[in-house]
Amino acid sequence: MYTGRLGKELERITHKTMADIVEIRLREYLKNKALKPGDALPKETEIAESLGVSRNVVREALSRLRMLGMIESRKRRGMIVASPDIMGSFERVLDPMFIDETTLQEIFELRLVLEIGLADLLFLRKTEADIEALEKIAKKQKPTTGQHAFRIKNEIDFHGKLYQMTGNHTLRRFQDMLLPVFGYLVSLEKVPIIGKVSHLDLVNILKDGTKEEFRQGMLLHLEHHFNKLRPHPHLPIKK
Amino acid sequence: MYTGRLGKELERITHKTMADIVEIRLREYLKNKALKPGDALPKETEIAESLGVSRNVVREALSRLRMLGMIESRKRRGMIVASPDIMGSFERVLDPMFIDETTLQEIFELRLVLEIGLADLLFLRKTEADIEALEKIAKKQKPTTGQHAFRIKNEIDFHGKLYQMTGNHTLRRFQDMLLPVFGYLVSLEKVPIIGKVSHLDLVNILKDGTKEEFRQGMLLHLEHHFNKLRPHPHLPIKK
DNA sequence: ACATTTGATATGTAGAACATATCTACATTA
DNA sequence: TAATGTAGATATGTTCTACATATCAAATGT
Repeated sequence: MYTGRLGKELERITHKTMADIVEIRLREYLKNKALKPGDALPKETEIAESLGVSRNVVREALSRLRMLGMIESRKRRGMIVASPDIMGSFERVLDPMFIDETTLQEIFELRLVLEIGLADLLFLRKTEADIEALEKIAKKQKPTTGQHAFRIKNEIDFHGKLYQMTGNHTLRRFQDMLLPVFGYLVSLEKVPIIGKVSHLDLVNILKDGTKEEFRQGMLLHLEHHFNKLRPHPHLPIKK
Repeated sequence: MYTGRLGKELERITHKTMADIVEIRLREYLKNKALKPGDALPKETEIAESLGVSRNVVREALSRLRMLGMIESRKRRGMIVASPDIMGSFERVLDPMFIDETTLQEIFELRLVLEIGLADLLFLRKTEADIEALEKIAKKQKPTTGQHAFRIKNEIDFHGKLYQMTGNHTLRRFQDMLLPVFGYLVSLEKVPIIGKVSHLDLVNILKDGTKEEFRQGMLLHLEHHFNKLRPHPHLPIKK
């Protein structure tokens, strides 16, 4: 049966380069030996010799791992295992915005999901000081302010503060990373849409409301975004 | 004021290597020229010459970008910009489990946040067929089954199916990536803890309940995990 | 005991050479 | 004429050698 798309049945034959293979082998090595941060690695020349490739190829592979922060190397001292910065590696590919449209949309949805799920952590870790700071940000925004750039910035400040208030640094950075995507999609809106629940409303709920109320409030705040979600978003794309 | 952590204030002095610099320059190049997937890049020798470094260094930098899927290169044809696989690059660093304890905990929280926020997408995109499949998975699990490994697998299957049902492929892969972390932390539990709301209960809510009910149900299902969250989790760690 | 010098060593960088795949163009054949 | 086969040209893939540079360790000098 011919489905009309050759792409899947006869997938592109990708020639694995030596550097690719060495990279994989090195990962296996780290894993199998259960090396922990601080442990030493063999010398470049030794690796090259035992794998039977040139030192150059080994260096290409090492360069990759080094970029991700999985290893560090100093002259004379050799190389050691390091603990990679999870989010750092993510930022590396999200920064340039050549992500395809479908993925952009999916990331946007991911952010909405996070925003709603935030409530529990928020109520667990909120402090007086944080709420006060949040209120300050919320009050800066006047509904009549027409300046688009300012609106965007304020929006980012407010929601960013929320993430920060969760006390989860990884989460905070994750959001930070997703911002450009969010900003990009929002910038497509010609007319700024204001939700039924304002930032100040959310602050008040945070003050003396419940988790459930907050979630409901956030849902209404983001209502116009949710309304735009399509039931079956990712059907085959026609060119 | 001394905050107790030296790490941030006096950051490690890192000697930027040539490959690092070239990598940065190449990223800038891609960004400034606003190159899109499919566009051609200069030849390795040209890059090397215009940057005034050896081809070797250029190749190390290119090797990194190639790993992330930002560029592709074929013999004779040269190099072209590609669209990187967002999640793919993430998996690369999450695979080996040398993530520090704090980050692990934060990722775990991130997963809980997602799990709660999932409801909206789920109710938007659920289908009869999916619910049926989900029910099948839920029924496989008998409360009396003591085999730990099976319990874990079933747990993964169920929650994985939920993510898949959102129709958001990126989200699905993200969860897939987080699984090892989740599995690791759950494996630390000596006695399997069963929530007040079972998988089957969740399926039933999905059938004829509301989003809010589902969220509440999921919250109860994961209750023991939420209960373990600490109010101020990320204070300076004592060694 | 302390400062200085002097190798030894592992990574960082450079340059040249060759291997390999593939595009282009041309020639061959049915 | 169209499909197939052959022959260069070219950009990436790989190897090798040599040297630069930082840094550890031991020897030396005061």
